[in-house]
Amino acid sequence: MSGLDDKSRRDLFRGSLDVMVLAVLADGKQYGYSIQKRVREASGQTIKAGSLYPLLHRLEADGLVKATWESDTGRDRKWYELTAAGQRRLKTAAADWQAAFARMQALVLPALRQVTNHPATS
Amino acid sequence: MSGLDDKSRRDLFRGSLDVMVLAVLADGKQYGYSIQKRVREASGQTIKAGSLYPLLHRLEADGLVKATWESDTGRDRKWYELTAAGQRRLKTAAADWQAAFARMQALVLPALRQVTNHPATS
DNA sequence: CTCATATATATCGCTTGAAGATATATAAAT
DNA sequence: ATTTATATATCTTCAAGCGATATATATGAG
Repeated sequence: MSGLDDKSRRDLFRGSLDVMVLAVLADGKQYGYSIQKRVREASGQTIKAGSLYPLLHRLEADGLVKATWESDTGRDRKWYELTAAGQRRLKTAAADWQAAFARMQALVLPALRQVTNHPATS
Repeated sequence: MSGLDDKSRRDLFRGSLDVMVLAVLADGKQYGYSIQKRVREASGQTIKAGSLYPLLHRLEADGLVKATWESDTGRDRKWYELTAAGQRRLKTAAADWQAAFARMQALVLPALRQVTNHPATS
């Protein structure tokens, strides 16, 4: 019944995290917690806080996002937005991400047809 | 110029390894070294021997593959083939793998369109 | 009014595991 | 004869994810 094991699922997710976070920021400012929620809703996987904030700090250090403390309600939040470099990176990274998947898919899909058409006798 | 960073690429690959190895075995017996080559050719990524053999042993321990020592040429090789359980696993794991990607893609693609249509001014 | 839960950000350190290094051995090529 | 490719396997180091933890405000229930 179990399909993909948890470890594989997490690795797959982890390898897509940068791209997904950049993608979430593509339509405007977001703060950490909201990014976490949006990624969880979209992917079904949770970025743990212990991974999210270091990741965000890394993107900031790399100049891909810019952060500012602001409060829209009474509450202070750290808002992140894409820099021009971040937008460029999103384009190239997303394209690479797609391409990497496409190559692997070209290996997996025919094999899947194979076992589907020739089921095990026992 | 750099798209997806190496770490993400490796994580992505690692999370797809089980599925790819099962996929390679879908059209018949293969031995470790040939599996390694086929995955490399298909994906452009190399499974290191230090990862491949432990992985193969794990699949064997899980009853997904069956291994036998045989020599077709003068040389002894350990041949792996899918068990019925392995074929079933390939089906569910490949489906899950696909689905996981589709979900993430649904987040990434619209964002990509977003930045492509509204390029940075600077 | 209090307690639990959700929101919100951040860091530290344990544990896990990928893969580099290494070992061993045969076939092929130069 | 020496190097390179083939072939399998293990050990151990090193990095890093994320569980645990800390801190603080907002909200909803009882």
